[in-house]
Amino acid sequence: MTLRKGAADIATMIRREITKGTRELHERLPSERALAEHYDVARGTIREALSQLMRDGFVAVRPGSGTYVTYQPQAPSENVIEAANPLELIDARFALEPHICRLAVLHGRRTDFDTLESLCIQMENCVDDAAAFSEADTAFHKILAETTGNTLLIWIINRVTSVRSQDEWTRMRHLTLDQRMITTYNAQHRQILNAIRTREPERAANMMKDHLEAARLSLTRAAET
Amino acid sequence: MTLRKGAADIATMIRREITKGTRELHERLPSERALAEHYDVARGTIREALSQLMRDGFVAVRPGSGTYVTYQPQAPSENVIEAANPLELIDARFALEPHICRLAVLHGRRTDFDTLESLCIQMENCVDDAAAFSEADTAFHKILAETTGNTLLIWIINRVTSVRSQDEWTRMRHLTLDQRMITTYNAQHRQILNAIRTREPERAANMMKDHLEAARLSLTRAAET
DNA sequence: CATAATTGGTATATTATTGGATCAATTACT
DNA sequence: AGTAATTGATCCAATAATATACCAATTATG
Repeated sequence: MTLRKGAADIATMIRREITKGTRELHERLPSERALAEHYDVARGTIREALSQLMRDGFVAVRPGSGTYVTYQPQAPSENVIEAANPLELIDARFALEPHICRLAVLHGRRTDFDTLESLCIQMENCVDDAAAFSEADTAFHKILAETTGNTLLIWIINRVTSVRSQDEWTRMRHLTLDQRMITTYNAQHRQILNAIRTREPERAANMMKDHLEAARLSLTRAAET
Repeated sequence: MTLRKGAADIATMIRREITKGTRELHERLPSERALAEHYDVARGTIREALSQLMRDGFVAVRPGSGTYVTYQPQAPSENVIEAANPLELIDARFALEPHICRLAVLHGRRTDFDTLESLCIQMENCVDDAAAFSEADTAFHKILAETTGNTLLIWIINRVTSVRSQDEWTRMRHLTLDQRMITTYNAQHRQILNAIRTREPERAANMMKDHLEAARLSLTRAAET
C-alpha cells in the first residue's frame, strides 16, 4: 500500500488535467513551489513529474518564467480541415461548388442574386487591391452556397473557405493575384451569376468548373516557383 | 507562495472569454490600461498577453483605436450534420460523390478496387437482408471516398453517411428496400465500379448520379406514403 | 475644421518570482 | 538490511512583472 505520492502519480494527475481539458494549450501551470504545496509533496517530486511530462511533450519548462502546456487533445473535426493541404481543399471545392451552382439555380431568389451582383461590383472595384478582392471573393462563394438553402452545404463551404484566410495558401495566392488574374476571376464570377440568373444549371456548373480550374492552375503555378 | 499573474494567465483568461462567447466577434476589448486595472496587473503584462492572443489569431490590435476580437468559436459540427434533413443530405451526396468517382479513377489502386469488388459480392449476397445490405452499402461509399486519398473528402463523407444509420431515414429507407430495389442498387454499384476500373471518370460520375437519383426517388416515394 | 482626449507603441531601471542545482536527512519498498 | 525515492532546505541565474515616462496614431469633441 503506497502511502506516499510519487512523481509518477503527480505526473498522471497533471496529465489527466491536460487531456481532460482542465489545463488548456498555452496555459501556465502554477509554480513548482505552488504545485508542491497543492499536491502536498516536495518540490523535487514536482520537478521529477514535470520532467516526465516534458519528455512526453505535454509541457515545456521555461526557466525564470514557468511551465506551459504544449499539448492539445485534438478536436477531431477542426484538425481535418485545418490540416488539409491546398490541393485537397480545391478538390473538395471541385466536388461541391458546381453542384451548389445547380442548386442555386433551383432555389435562388432575386434578393440572393442582388447580393451576388453587389459583390461582383465590389470585386470589380478591387482590381488593384488583392486583399480586398480576396475578402469579397470569399463572401461571393459563401453567399452562393447560402442561396441553396441547404444548411449542410453551407456549413461545409464555410469551413472549407474559411481556412484560406489564415493559411500559407493566402501568401501563395497573393503572389499570383495580379490585376490580370483578378480581371479573369471577375469575368468568371459574372458568367456564373448570369448562368444562374437565366436558370441554366449545367452552364452555371461548367462556369464554376472553369473558375476553379483557373484557381487550381494559378495555385500549382505558384507552388512550382 | 503567492501565485503571480503572468501574461500567459491573462491570455488564458481573455481567450476563455472569447471561446466561451462572452467576447463576441468584432467586439472591442477595453483599453490596455483598463484591462491592466481590471486584472490588477501592469500594462506591460496586458500587452504581452494581447501579443500572444494576436499570434494565435484571437484578436487584432489597431493603434490608436483599440483591440478587437477576430476569432469566432466554431458552431459545433455535429449538430449541423445531425440536424440536416434527408433531402439536404442527399443533395450533399449529389455534390460530393460523382466527383469522388472522378477522383477515384485518378487515384484508385488495384487493392482499393479489390475491396470494393468484395463489398459488391457481399451486397449481392444480401438481396433478402435489408439491414446487412445497408451496412455493406455504407461501407462501399465509404471505401470509395477513401480511394481518393483526400482526407478532407473522406472526413466529410464519413460524417454524412454515418448519419443515415441513426436516422428516421433508415426507417423510411427500409420500407422501400425490397429485393427489387436492392437488385437495382447492386447493378448500379457494379456499373460504378466497372467505370472506375476502366478509368472512365465521366461515366463513373454519371453512374453515381443515376444511383443517387434512384435513392432520392425511393426516398421521396416513401415520404409521400 | 481644429483641438483635446484616448488609444496603442516604445523604452528603461527596478524588483519579485521562477526554475536550476545541490545536499544531507528521512521515508518507503524489496 | 539495503536500495531507491522523497523530503526540505539553501543559493543561484534567468526571466518576467512593475512603474514611469513619453511618442504617435486615432477618435471624439466643440
